[in-house]
Amino acid sequence: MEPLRPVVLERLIRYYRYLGEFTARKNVDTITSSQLGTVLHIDPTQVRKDFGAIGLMGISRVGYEVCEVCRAIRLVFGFDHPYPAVMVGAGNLGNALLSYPGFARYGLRIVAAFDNDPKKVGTFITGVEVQGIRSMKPFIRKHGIQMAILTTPVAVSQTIADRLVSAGIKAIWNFSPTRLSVPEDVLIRNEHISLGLAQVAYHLNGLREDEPRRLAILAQPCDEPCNPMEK
Amino acid sequence: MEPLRPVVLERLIRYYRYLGEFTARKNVDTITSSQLGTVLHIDPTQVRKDFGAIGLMGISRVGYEVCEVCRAIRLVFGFDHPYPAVMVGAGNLGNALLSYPGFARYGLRIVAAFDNDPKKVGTFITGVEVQGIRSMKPFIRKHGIQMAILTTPVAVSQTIADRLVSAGIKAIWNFSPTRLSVPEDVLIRNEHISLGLAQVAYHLNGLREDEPRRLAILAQPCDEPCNPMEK
DNA sequence: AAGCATTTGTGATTTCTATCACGTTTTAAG
DNA sequence: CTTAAAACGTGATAGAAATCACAAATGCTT
Ligand SMILES: NC(=O)c1ccc[n+]([C@@H]2O[C@H](COP(=O)([O-])OP(=O)(O)OC[C@H]3O[C@@H](n4cnc5c(N)ncnc54)[C@H](O)[C@@H]3O)[C@@H](O)[C@H]2O)c1
Ligand SMILES: NC(=O)c1ccc[n+]([C@@H]2O[C@H](COP(=O)([O-])OP(=O)(O)OC[C@H]3O[C@@H](n4cnc5c(N)ncnc54)[C@H](O)[C@@H]3O)[C@@H](O)[C@H]2O)c1
Repeated sequence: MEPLRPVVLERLIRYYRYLGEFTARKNVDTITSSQLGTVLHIDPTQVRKDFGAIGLMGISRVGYEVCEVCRAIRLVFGFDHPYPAVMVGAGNLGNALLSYPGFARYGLRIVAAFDNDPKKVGTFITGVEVQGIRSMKPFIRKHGIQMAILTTPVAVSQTIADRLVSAGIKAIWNFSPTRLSVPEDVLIRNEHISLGLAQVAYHLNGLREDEPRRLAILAQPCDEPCNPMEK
Repeated sequence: MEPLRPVVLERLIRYYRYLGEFTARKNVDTITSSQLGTVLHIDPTQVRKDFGAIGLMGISRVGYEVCEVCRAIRLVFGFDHPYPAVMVGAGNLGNALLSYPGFARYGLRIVAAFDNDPKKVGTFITGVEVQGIRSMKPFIRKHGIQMAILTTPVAVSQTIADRLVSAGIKAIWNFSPTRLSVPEDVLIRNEHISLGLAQVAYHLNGLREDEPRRLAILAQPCDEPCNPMEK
């Protein structure tokens, strides 16, 4: 089977998430593509195509077995084959992610955290000890960890990423708002949260049809740093 | 001007973010579409089209003025016209977001936080007082707030969303992994973090071409809850 | 048992997005 | 001054993604 496109993976997760709530509420064990489509605002044809892409067969006049769908999705993503990961940067965001139990459902198991702040080293966050950054590479090597979660300041993220790669990491879930350069065989998934904020900002008070306003502002001379950097 | 498509907004933010780092490092005040394209892995033509879409004109043989580009983007998104927002749910994630200064760059100003946990009410998080959930509606009304950030457990998010809408909120930046139902004129931007995790999981140990394994697993009877819900 | 309504699965079509190709403009060098 | 190289702007083209349209299958009703 050829790899599934990201846009398909995204919809599969939406189905999966909804079916979790669905089965919790209703007492039904099948669902039709139109039902799913209606509630998720996805074309029913699309739902069927997506299900077809992961080998699911529906039943005419009935729909799909919820349980079978969920299991197929878990299988496709490998959620039932948990993978260990390390967290780098035990700051505000790192803490929040570490203490969130919801990720276990997607197979994630955070087995260690690393930080270079002496005040943080040695503390425990929901059962995970924060270790010094020096221990990172040996730990990853020793346990054959493939995945890292990166929540360090932008300034050091690339350096850390290089070290992660040299330690053998194959996938980085990156929360720092910067683009990391890594070898081709390493997957970077950027979780650039402020991007979502920007879309909201555009909706709330972005420009629409008042050209004059823009031109007026752009005409002003550009005194200084127009674009303060995110850290 | 017709509204910009989300995919364009996303690229604009990527340009904006890179230019922030770029100007911090280099001492140049212009950049070409190919330079930007190379570093961000975007086709140069695409860069020019995007810039054209927000009314930017480049200079042949020279490129675009970095400062002008940044200001145009700030203008399009309205980053220089800050908007107040309230945070609902001052838990782990809410705390992290509240204490993150980086959002100010995108015009966001979090002016209040609300929670229903008596232990949290009255505490301060980076200068913002956590208030009881009862105060939410009057506060939003009184100050004419349009935006809310939602970091409550899934179980209560819809209820809170309803209350936010009835208080006059026009945009919700939602971090709880559920789909909210709101009137058409209210914008929901979902930041479903675990979606990114799923993509990493797929890369690391998702199915590729071993059909037999899937079929074997799917053939098993479906004893019980195949899909535990995210909270 | 027959007929009808509903739902799946998929080829055809449309719509949206990204890339190509090329004319035009501008700078720099000979 | 002329010419060449580099960059922009944009119409044409290719490629992806979503939607449509309809045959085939199935369950329900009478
Ligand atoms: N907090 C948020 O809500 C939020 C939102 C969007 C993006 N981010 C991004 O996430 C990252 C972390 O944000 P945060 O709010 O948690 O910041 P933070 O300062 O609270 O945490 C950063 C942590 O990284 C550690 N660190 C710094 N240098 C290090 C090094 N060389 N090696 C190991 N650890 C090091 C620090 O000790 C600190 O604990 C930043 O890049 C930020 O831009 C955060
Ligand atoms: N922490 C993470 O890393 C993370 C990651 C992905 C998604 N999320 C989602 O973000 C949300 C919050 O996560 P969290 O880790 O901060 O959880 P949390 O339990 O730490 O915080 C939730 C907060 O909401 C408050 N709350 C509960 N019911 C409320 C109500 N009716 N009115 C007002 N406040 C109420 C609680 O008192 C608590 O402070 C959840 O939906 C979670 O699924 C969190």
